[in-house]
Amino acid sequence: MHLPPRPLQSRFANLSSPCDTNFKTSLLMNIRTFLADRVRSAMSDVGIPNDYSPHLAASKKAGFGDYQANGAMAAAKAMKTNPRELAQSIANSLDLSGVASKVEIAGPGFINIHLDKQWLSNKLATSCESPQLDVSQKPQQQTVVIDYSSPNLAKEMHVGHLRSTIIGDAVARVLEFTGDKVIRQNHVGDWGTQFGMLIAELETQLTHGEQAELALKDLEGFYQKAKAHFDEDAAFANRARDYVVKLQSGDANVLKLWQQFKNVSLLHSEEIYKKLNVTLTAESVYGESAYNDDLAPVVADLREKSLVVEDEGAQVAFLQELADKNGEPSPVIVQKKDGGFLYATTDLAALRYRANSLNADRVLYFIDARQSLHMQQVFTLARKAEFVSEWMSLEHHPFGTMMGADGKPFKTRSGGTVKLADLLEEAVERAAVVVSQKNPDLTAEEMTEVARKVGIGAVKYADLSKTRTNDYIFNWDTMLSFEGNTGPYLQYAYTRIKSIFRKANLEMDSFNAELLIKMDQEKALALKTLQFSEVIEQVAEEAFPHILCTYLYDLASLFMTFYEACPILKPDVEPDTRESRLMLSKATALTLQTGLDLLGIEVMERM
RNA sequence: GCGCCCGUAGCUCAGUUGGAUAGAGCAACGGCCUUCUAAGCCGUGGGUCACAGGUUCAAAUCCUGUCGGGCGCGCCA
Repeated sequence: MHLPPRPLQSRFANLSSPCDTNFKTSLLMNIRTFLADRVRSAMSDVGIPNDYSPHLAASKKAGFGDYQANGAMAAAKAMKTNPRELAQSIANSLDLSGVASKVEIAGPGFINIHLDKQWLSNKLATSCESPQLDVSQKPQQQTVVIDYSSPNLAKEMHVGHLRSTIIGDAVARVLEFTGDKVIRQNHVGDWGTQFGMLIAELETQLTHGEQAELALKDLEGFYQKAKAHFDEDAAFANRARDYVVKLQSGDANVLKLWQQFKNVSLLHSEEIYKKLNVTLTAESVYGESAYNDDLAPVVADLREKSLVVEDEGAQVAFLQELADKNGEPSPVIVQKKDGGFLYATTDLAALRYRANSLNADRVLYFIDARQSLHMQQVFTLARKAEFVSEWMSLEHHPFGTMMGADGKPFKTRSGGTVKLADLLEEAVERAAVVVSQKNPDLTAEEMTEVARKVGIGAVKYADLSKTRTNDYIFNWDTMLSFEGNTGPYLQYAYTRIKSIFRKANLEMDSFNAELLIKMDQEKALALKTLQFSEVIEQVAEEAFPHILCTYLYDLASLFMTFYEACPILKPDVEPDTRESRLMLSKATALTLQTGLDLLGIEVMERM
């Protein structure tokens, strides 16, 4: 991932036209942005108003060049001129000397741009010099709060937490990579009535000489026991209810037990995060209980602003903004008639904290799609109450449910909830079986590491590679099949490149050579590699990691194609060509590694 | 009843926010290993983009309706 500094003779020195400013700036920004810039300026030369977009896109088919500008047609319609002629005049004033080898008009007015191979070589060389590849840092850093994972501490983490945890984590990594200040907020469920029951159970077991860590070793079992006691033992139930009250009033003993419970439960989560290679830590934890003191003030504030009224004894906000067709406003209860608060209240308090104390420019929520209405209500109310500034971006990034092969929510064979710990363990075991079949030569030590990285990577990649808004079907065989768009395929592509360097007795990280792109397969691979930054920008903006997955899969596929068509270490390959192809392989490996790292997936030297 | 999401190849999924002949991977079939890892590559077949209208140079994508599926909708989170 990190590229060590090396003595570098500037590549600009070799250029035929080193003074060309067009050329120099073109090396510093991503291709799409640069071309869009140029086309925009050409459009402006021809008298097209600036609010018309050049509509620049990577071309789908080889025959249509590398990029295409589609903006001429929309502009021509507005200007009532012939689109093909307009496209032609834009192309005429388009200055892409040294960048494009050909610009042509096609169809009703597409401007197809063919990039120059030499320019691509130079651009890729520049890109490889930075550990960021050619992903530019944002002009102004934003503070982004990301709310994800957020398990309930009363129970063990289960599959329901998987999607939020890994999708949120990937986006956190991507935003950090682009230069944003990312604040991870693990909004854990550490409050509520069930804690009275759990504390009562914990106390019972402690008085019987049990250690807290031991008693809570099986968190799920512990919960079941507490629940059973609560249902069957009236005295226990009363004690549990009493503890809820004591907890809320800040009773020192009960608080201590509560804290003990929390600590052990958090250790469970942290263990999962570590196994999952997720960047959440103890510092990310900021649970529901953190907002307890602000709940009453939130409600008081809303009342003062006349945003809530009393209705059937509860404090309710009626949001006209979310009214249905009949004009019925959407109700949000922020305080129950018994005085208790609800999760809407907590979310409002959290939003206020994130705006005022964390100074967030953006707040991203990775929460189940079923909570869309709730999120909308909270956002609307927070804005009306001016808990957040007008320009602060509040974004709910929903995701669908994880389904079993039968299309129903993913459960164990007996119909129970699947524990995340069990799922991950099974993933590693299954990976070990497949890997040992494919490569029996690995040492036991290597085998353990590879199985772990492949198994975990497969689970994460399978999830990350699907559009998150849809439900997704969990399938062991597909994700571990090692074929097609899977994590293992990408990891394999990486190890394949490492293997080339091993064979050549070269250190990849310090390897450096001139790029000479000649073959179509080389060009396609170089171009794809350079599009990394465009993809990262899009993921940072839209929070869809599957876009990065699709890109990495395309990249790996193009590498495989290149690898078949362009021999590297074979004896009859010219030294210049060999070096160049090694360099191209290196660029691919760095991009794969960086991209996978942004997804939270590890690579290995061999597999 | 109201609201949100979804419907693309036999299966699992993409489709750059309105662009060119709708793409991958599985599965099926046919090729490629004494040659850098065959966990791979190359090729073939497979489609009324749920349906019907509308908007325009251009619609899987936008608007309306219909059918079908999922999920939500004041005192859980």
